[in-house]
Amino acid sequence: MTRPRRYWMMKSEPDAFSIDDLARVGREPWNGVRNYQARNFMRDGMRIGDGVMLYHSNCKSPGIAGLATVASAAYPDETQFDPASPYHDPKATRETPRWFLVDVAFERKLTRPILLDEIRSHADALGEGFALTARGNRLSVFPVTLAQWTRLLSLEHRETGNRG
DNA sequence: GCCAACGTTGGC
DNA sequence: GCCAACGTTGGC
Repeated sequence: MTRPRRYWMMKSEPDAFSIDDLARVGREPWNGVRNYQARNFMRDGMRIGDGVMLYHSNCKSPGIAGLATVASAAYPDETQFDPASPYHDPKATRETPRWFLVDVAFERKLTRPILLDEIRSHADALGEGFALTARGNRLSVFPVTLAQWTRLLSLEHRETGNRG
């Protein structure tokens, strides 16, 4: 059975892994997510072909940098089993893995980043529940509605000093 | 580097 | 199950 395409936001620190890195490698296992809610979105919510906005966080100009697609079903994050990895989880076993990920495939870099400032200025249109601009939000993976996806992308080709 | 916000852990 | 301590996130 198929279901309609869904849309997601995934954050990454560009110093660690940026849209340019994804462009270079083409496809990447989205490892290192160690938050249960984010894990559940990947494990239970995502399907191959879903749309992904890649958001650059914890950097000089935070914002949406590019688009990707979900390229695999969820499977255990290998780094949880690796004692040498910073993502190692001593409580995870191969029999009962704790952390799951999906592969993410590069689609395109935006012609310009959609900056957090702009996203905030459109908070009304995006809705109060929009996780990215919700107060104190730290989730690194969360759903985006089709309406939010469309509105966000419409900002790509708009003047930054906008007038509504 | 600061610090507010938040999730997780662990003692009880 | 409570909650204080702690670690992390992420904008600034």
